Amino acid sequence: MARNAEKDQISREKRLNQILDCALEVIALKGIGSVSINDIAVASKVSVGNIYHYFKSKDEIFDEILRRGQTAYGQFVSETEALELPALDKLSLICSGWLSTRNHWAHTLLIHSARLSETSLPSTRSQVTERFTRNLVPITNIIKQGQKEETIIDGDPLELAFYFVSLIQGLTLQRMPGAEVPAPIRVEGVMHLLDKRKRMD
Amino acid sequence: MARNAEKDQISREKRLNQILDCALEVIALKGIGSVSINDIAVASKVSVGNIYHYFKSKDEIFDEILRRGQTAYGQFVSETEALELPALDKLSLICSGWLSTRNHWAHTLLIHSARLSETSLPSTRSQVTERFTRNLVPITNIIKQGQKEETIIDGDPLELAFYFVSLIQGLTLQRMPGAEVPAPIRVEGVMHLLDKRKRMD
Amino acid sequence: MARNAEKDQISREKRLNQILDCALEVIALKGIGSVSINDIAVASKVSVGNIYHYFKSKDEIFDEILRRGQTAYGQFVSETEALELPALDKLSLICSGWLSTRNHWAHTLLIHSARLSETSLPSTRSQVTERFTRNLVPITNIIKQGQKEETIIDGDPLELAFYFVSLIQGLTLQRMPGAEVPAPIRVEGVMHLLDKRKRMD
Amino acid sequence: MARNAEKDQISREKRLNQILDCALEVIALKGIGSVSINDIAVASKVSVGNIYHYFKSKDEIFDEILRRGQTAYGQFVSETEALELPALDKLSLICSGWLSTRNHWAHTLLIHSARLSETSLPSTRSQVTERFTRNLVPITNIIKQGQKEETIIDGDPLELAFYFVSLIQGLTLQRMPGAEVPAPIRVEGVMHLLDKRKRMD
DNA sequence: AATGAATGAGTATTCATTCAT
DNA sequence: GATGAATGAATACTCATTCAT
Repeated sequence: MARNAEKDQISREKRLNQILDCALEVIALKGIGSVSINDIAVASKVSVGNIYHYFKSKDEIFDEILRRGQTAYGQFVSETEALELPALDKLSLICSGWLSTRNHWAHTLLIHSARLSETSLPSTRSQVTERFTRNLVPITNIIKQGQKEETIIDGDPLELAFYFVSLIQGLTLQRMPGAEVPAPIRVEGVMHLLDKRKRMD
Repeated sequence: MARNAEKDQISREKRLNQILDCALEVIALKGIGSVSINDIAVASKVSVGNIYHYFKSKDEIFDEILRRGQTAYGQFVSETEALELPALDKLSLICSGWLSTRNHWAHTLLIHSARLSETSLPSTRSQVTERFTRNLVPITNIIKQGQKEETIIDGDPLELAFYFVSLIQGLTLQRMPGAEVPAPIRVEGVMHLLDKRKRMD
Repeated sequence: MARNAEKDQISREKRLNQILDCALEVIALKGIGSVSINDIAVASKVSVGNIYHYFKSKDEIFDEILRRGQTAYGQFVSETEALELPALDKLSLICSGWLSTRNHWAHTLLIHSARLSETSLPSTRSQVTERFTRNLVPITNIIKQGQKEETIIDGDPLELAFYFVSLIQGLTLQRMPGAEVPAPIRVEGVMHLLDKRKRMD
Repeated sequence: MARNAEKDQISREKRLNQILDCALEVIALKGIGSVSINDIAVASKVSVGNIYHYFKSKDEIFDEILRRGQTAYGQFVSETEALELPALDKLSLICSGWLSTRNHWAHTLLIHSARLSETSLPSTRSQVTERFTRNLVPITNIIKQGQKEETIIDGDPLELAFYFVSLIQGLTLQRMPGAEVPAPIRVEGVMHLLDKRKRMD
């Protein structure tokens, strides 16, 4: 063994991140449908062949980006739920966090593409949907809290959570570069839709 | 001259519709990314070569589907605006019309794909966005009406219209076949978010 | 219909033969392992893309060559069995027919490759073996006839037929270009092995 | 100097054998066409890079396997020739030795592949054929002996030897896994073809 | 010597578009 | 207009070989 196993592991991890980060960047730039392995190779400065050292296929790259994205988002949402804050503030944090983060629409696209494409394995699709559903739970809980605090409008909390997330995703898709719809997207505006108190003015 | 120009024109129009309708059908079935000209040819029972008598390119087909879809939707929204009804009822009509119509998510996908893909001409993209923006106007007007009637929550009407449409589109994307998120989508639920009176219960 | 369906069918058949014949030629020249679709395209003067108009995959081409080869051989063997001749003469005909026909070793290679390669579908493999086995029957019958005529040595006729064919195939493989083993291959020599009368000299 | 050159040499020899043995194993398992350097590396537990310390190229590995196989077979045949036995018994030994040894069909395949493939150097091909021809000599001698003993049928001894080996190789190829032709392969059956006495029954 | 990451040329296959009939 | 054969560029993936450590 002339090599250092630990160092190898670290450099492997680095390369993985390098490829995934650059791939996401390229997807964000060119759209998922027209990203080729070559694009990813060029962007990440890793040779085409070497990419296949780290990933079995292009789809595996997409899957992994998705998995990481959804997992990170899930963690963020869970942590936010656990904060000692009014429900509306928690949702505001989530909303602004999502809308302000660059590349979130690339993730959103990936989610929808993965669910859609005939080619992606059924296992991929069901995993994406499962993670999506799981990530709905903390938001549902926050909405329950808000309803107790009488700051969030009535209704099935799961349904409201679903609408909340769908709205944010819908807005995210509108933010695609080159699609400048001349209408504002503001966190307070979105929160307003759920805010019970505002209605009594 | 056994042929007459008018008849030719009619038959041409029929063929166009035949191709476009079937193309949309196939997109709805297979997803936009994996629809080939051959798929469209088979589905519409028009030979591959003949399709190019009616359309310059595959992209032109997509553009035309989009144009027709957005135009039809714009007309529907305008007509709904003109009805003698409370604002909330108008929005309900629009919402249920959209959510109940099969293939609307194929349209939604097309809109987002068109805006996105590098390959699609800038002209296509700007036209799509322009039509989208124009179709926002009647909804904005309905919301203004609702605010006067004190049935719709306060806020910039254009912004609210934008949220309304984005939410509906976001929900539409969730309805993709094979993406069964276990949460309900109900017209009244959506309307609830805009309903001012509900807040005072 | 501006086209002539019958003519289309004929030209299709021509192209199929053209591709298959040239493919066999190239296999005979370069060996099955190193024949690319491009080689076949160049040899048959059909564009790469167009080859896929006629065949689903490279393997399908190989399968079809094999099928035709084995079928033709089977017919030849059956017809030979039906002749009004002494058994030894029939076997001589078969032996010389096989050994004198150019490209037979390419077929032999294909048979063995098909049986072997991991990639070829199990169905392919079993079909090849099944046709091989079926083609053994007429030879077995001829050997039975010869044993009745007391011109062919004793023993299980099927086993002898199997040896006869294996020997011919083995010799065929030795005839590969560039493998000039300095030993003769003669029909009478092969027949000698089965000839009962010769032993009593 | 803790290391000693002799020990190194032994270890080098061991590694060589390790690689060659495992490579043959893999060829026998996967077929020659689909064996990659990586397969060999995994099977022999030697890293890809390290294999290139021992062999200049993949082809050199194949060449060496062949050389060793043919040399070992040549030795076996020579030793058998030298035994004090009737000719028929000697041939029986050779026949059963070949047919009973696992992996012999992998060798046979290698022989034919080497002779065949355009890629293999002409030098390789001529060496293979030369060794093949040389190995024919002892068998030719045994046949001469048998003809003197009046137990083997008449005919050019070299020609008969060639047929004998070709038959055995042909039968070997039929024994490929997954090619179960429902016909027996028996040493006595094969010997029967050469046995002069049997004919007089 | 030993490792496995890196490279890049090569391969089968797809598909929008054109063309001859 | 209508057909489907023909084209060739593009793409994902493989693999023998080299290189840095």
